[in-house]
Amino acid sequence: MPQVPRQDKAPTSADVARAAGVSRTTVSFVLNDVPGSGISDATREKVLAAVRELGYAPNAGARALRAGTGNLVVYAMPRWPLGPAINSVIERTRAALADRGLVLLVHGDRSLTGTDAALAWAELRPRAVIADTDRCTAESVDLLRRHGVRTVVLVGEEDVPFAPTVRLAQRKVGRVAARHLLDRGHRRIAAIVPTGDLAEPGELRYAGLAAEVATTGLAVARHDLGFDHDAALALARAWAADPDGRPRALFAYNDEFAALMLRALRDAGLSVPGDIAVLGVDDTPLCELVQPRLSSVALHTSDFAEAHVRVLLELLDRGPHEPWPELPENEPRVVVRDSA
Amino acid sequence: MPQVPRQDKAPTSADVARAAGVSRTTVSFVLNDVPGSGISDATREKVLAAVRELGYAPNAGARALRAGTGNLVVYAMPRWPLGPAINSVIERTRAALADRGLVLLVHGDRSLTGTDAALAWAELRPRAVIADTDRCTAESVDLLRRHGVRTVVLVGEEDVPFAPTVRLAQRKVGRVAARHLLDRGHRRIAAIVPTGDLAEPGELRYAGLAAEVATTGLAVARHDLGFDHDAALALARAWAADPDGRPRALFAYNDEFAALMLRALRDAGLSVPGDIAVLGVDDTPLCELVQPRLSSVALHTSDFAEAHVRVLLELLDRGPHEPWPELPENEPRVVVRDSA
DNA sequence: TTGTACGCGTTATCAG
DNA sequence: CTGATAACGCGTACAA
Repeated sequence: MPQVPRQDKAPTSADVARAAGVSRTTVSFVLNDVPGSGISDATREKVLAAVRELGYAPNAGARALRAGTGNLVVYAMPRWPLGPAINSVIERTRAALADRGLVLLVHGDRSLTGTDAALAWAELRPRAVIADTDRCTAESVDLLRRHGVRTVVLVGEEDVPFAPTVRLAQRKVGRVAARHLLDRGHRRIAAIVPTGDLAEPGELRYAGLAAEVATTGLAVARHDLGFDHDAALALARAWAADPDGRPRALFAYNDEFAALMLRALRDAGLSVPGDIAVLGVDDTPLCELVQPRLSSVALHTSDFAEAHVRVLLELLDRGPHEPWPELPENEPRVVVRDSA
Repeated sequence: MPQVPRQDKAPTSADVARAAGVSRTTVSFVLNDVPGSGISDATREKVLAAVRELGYAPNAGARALRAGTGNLVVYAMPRWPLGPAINSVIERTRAALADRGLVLLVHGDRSLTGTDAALAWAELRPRAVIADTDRCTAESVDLLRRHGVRTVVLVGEEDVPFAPTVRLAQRKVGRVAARHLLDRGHRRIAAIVPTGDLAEPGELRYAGLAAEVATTGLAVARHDLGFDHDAALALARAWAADPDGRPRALFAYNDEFAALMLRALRDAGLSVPGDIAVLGVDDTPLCELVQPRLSSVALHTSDFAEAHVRVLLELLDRGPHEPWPELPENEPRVVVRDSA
């Protein structure tokens, strides 16, 4: 146990000054490495020792109050699960920001939208905010700007005119999938659209697929499905019972749904890819583990995380009112294995 | 576009007062719903209108500075991935805290430990901190307390004497798995211990398994493995080539590793559970998707999240120096399917 | 209801 | 290097 006196109030820079036998000014100079101030190594060491002794941590709020802005960056949790990508995006962003002395805080509230969300983030007076486009209107962004947020980066399907957007286009995923299936000669194509949490991105991926398929004059059979083996099995059995109505290729929303369908199709006596081809999305490790191995549209989330961070850092350097450069967009590609 | 004048400084409560034609005191009374102050509905409405008009968001830092404590709760990202559990734990915690007007922020820095970590969290002067035991010493906790953090909840393997701990015991997972396999008559048991990020929890799960098995006088064959198909296949082939040395039951670190081994075993010509039983951990949807369907030790993370939140809320009401009650512990159970 | 005045912890300025 | 002073935005005690 540390031998410091028990006190119920946090130590202040004044406490540090007293303990070190110097002035508060000196403490501030040492802690902020102020260049022009001739602080001897001896006093500097005394101050740092006192800091350690007291367990002093500068009050971020007071500091931000004084400086007009702090070193917080708010990362608003995307409303729909980005899948495995999210962890690596957050971690890389955090590391990059830490290099600049900025602290990344993930703001978990997914229920807030528009100005409500912006107000919640603005309370923290962050230096930058990263959020998804569909929770931010022009008004939200303006609100943030007025609260001193210098950088706003949005992530989402659409490029919006009022803030830089890193595009993670879901429709494009559907289009790429469609192109792949069409190029392989498939003409009877079906799609799984998940219900529940994933409904929104499911809608987008489906829309992209359907749009691309439509350019050839064909249509897509749409099947809304929860993540449920029985429902999947019912669908597979219906296909097994009706060879003429059965699709020859299936775009599952992601690898998990694809694996679910793989299982159901096999249980219904259909073979993959013989009777029906199956295509997943995300290129997760799961692809290699199922039988047959699953072809999948890779989002290249690693590249995406990289781009994300690069953009953020570049934007941090620009002023809040300068125009922003062209931003990168995801480039989904199909990783071909056995199933499609 | 909002018609408010463009200004580069955030609106303050004084601005709101001016816009509403009232005093700053009144604004504060309205915004904080101060009971004793007789504010007419008319003025209240005027104030709220001005708030909306200006897009006013109270400065959390200043507020906390004045009040001595804010409404932030820091959730320090666990150092090892908790798997799918983490999202639900965070979301439930956030919702429960939001009901009390507290804001949950996930502090993503996994690299900090001990007092360094505590200092980083303390800068925000949060009301409560949730962190993992292995990053917190008695000194860290003391540090937080001295910085006005009223509640510290730890999550981890061990119960520690200096703070309430919600136990998510990994060794216990291994023990339960061992008991299951032993009860089924297995005597030649092997275990996969993952390398990389998951090495630490892997070590713990293995330790629990080995300890339980040791009580019967038997030993466990340990195999360190990355998540890599080739390595898994090599292991499976070695077992296929040596029937006498082959284990009859395999404890894989989690469902993903179990699925990986399932795949490798099949590729090596071994049957599951005929030649070798396989047991995963986490009871993920994956279990139903692989062939044969995977038996798995369920952590009951949903119950765990519930308990986690309940504990946190109860502790928030207690004073920082009161003793804490007995805390719940995870109760892993085996969900038996086809593989073991 | 209003205005005034203070202090929370920090940094900055400026004359010793 | 010190010491005094001011300001950031907010909440509140107090007297009107």
